[in-house]
Order: sequence, then C-alpha cells, then structure tokens
Amino acid sequence: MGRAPCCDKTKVKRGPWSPEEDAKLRDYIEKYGNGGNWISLPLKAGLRRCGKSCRLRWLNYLRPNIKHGDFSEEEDRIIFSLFAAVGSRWSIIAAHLPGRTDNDIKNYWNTKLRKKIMSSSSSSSSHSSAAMATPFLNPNSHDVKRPITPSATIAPFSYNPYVENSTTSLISNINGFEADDQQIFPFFNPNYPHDFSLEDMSSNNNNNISGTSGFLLNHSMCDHYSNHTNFSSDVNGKRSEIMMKQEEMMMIDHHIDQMTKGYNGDFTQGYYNNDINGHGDLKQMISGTGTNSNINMGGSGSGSASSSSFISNLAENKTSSSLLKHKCLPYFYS
DNA sequence: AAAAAGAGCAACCGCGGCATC
DNA sequence: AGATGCCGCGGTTGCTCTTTT
Repeated sequence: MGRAPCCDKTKVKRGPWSPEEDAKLRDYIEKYGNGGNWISLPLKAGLRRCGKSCRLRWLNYLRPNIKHGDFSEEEDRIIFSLFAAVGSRWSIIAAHLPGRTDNDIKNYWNTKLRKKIMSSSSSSSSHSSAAMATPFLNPNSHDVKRPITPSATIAPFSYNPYVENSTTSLISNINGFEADDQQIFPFFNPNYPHDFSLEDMSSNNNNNISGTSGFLLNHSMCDHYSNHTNFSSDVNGKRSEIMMKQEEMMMIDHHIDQMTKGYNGDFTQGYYNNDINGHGDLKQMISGTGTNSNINMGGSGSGSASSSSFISNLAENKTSSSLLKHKCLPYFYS
C-alpha cells in the first residue's frame, strides 16, 4: 500500500500564488510561525492550499532575506566548489550562500552554470573555475557523478581509491567522486585554480618526495604543494568545511585500507601546513594522542627538523575530533 | 506581425528519513 | 517492531516570458 496523499488534491488550489495568498501566508507565519506543522497551517491561515505548497512558497519566496536576481562571480565560484565537493546536494550548497534557496541554485545550475562548464570544457584548457570542474563530469551524460557517501554508510575500503603501479598511481576515485577515466587529479579548489593546475603539475620537476604508500599522486603534484609558499595561508583558509570533511573521510578510509593490507609502520600520508610536511599516525593525530615518536617527518619530506615537533604539537593541541580543523592539507603520494 | 523555439523559473511530485505512537 | 504522519530534499513539469525565424 502506498503512502496516503498529504491532502485532497481536488479541494486545494494549485498553481501560481496570488498576492492575496502570499499576504495571508506571510501574515500568519509572522504572527504564529508554522507551529511545527505545515499540514495544518493552511486551514488555520485561511488558505486553500496544500501544506507542502505553503512550505515551499514560504521557504523559496516569502521568507525574509531571500535574495533574488543575478548571482555574483563569487557565488558562482562557491557553487562550483561545492558542487565539486558534494554534487547536486542543493540544500548543502544553499547553506553556504546566505539568501539563496536550494531551488534557486538548482535552477541556476541547470540553466546557466552547466552550460558554462560545457562550453568551457570544449573550448579551452584554461584555469577557469568551470574548466577545473570538468574532470568531475561524465562526458557521456549531462549528469555529474554523485559523491561517494562517507564511510558512515559505505564500508571504508569498499572502493578502491587507487591502482598501484610501479611509477604512477592511477586513481579511480578522488575528492569523493568516481572518475570515468582513471587519471591523476589533485584536490580541487576552484577559488585557486592555479594551485591545482594540471599544467603546473606536469611542468614541475620533483624528485625529493617519495614514500611507501600509494594513494595518488604523481611526484610533481607533491612538489607543487611543497613549493607553494603561500599555500597554507591562502588556500587552506578558503577551503570549505565540506571539502575538508570529505578529505578527512578519504584520509581515514585510506588509512584503514592500508592497515587491512598489513601496513603497520609510520603512517605514510603527508600533511602540509605552513611549509611543513611530514608523516604520522593518522589515528593518533585525530585522537590527539600523538607523540613525537609516533608522528614524525619520515625520511623524504621537504620540511625541516622542526616540522616534526610542529606536527606532533598540532595533534596534541587539537581541541576537536577533526584534524582538518587545523587547516592541514592532506596529500597522498606514491 | 505572428508563430515557433528556447530559456527561465515557480511549483509540483514522490521518495527517504525521522519521530511518534 | 511495525505503522503512520510529517518534513525536507532532489528531480521534473509546465507556465510565462523572451528571442528567433
């Protein structure tokens, strides 16, 4: 048996709202709120509308501080960034854009931004936000792959984040997205497209970072991070909580994956913060129980001796359960 | 000027999640 | 533990306005 309809559709008005209906709804909610029950609201407010329709009208149009009209370039960048991180979860994206509704953003994406991406990807390999977002698009459809659900709902190592190879690590999953073509791709921040340029990656000459684990990336990418002196203050400061959370999930998953393969040594992910990179035990860093002996520079980073203590301090001083609250940038290398 | 096509967007629909009984 | 009801979300529809032919 299916769900009972929320209202009798033959007895409620449908279609566009009249100014009178808007006024009734606005007046009622401003006086009494929705009372925690949208279904009974129309009757109390004297409206011949379905409760769901009232809710939608209020949330998308009538409530205070709703912003209508053109989106700014800054808003575009935020949308690109968040879309890359969370996919078509419009409510999450809307939460980062004060005054914008999920419906607005969804419509804007479908009518404008998606086209912008398509045209950018076909016309150039520029560093524009749109161009940088294209690796997440499935060329065979209009859709973007949804992000991998965090490990709360998917077994942490149920996806294979990398394919080991003697010289390069190919990835099938980066930044929480499935990639149609396995390719090396860095964490993505459209606010700073230059920091993640594939061209830069390939033009850099790196031989000073090597490690024992292989998630991604090629060496030049690591070097690119390490040599970017303003990286921490500029880029990390702009990374959204959502992006950081996803990165953290990937780090944890990767760590678990490593352990299932029997790796028990120094944890071989690197963290970059204020020109520091190092190796450490991720679990201990997250739990804040790390010590200098557990979190150390490893043998191949480009930092200095002081980096080791800095990283352990980072772990010891942390106040929340999220490593990334400290604005560390994870990277993975082979 | 009129018809057709395209674009934009408000509103609807149905499903999943959650709370309550 | 299962049924029920509501909320919130994302996908889709269809109306209106604009542009093109």
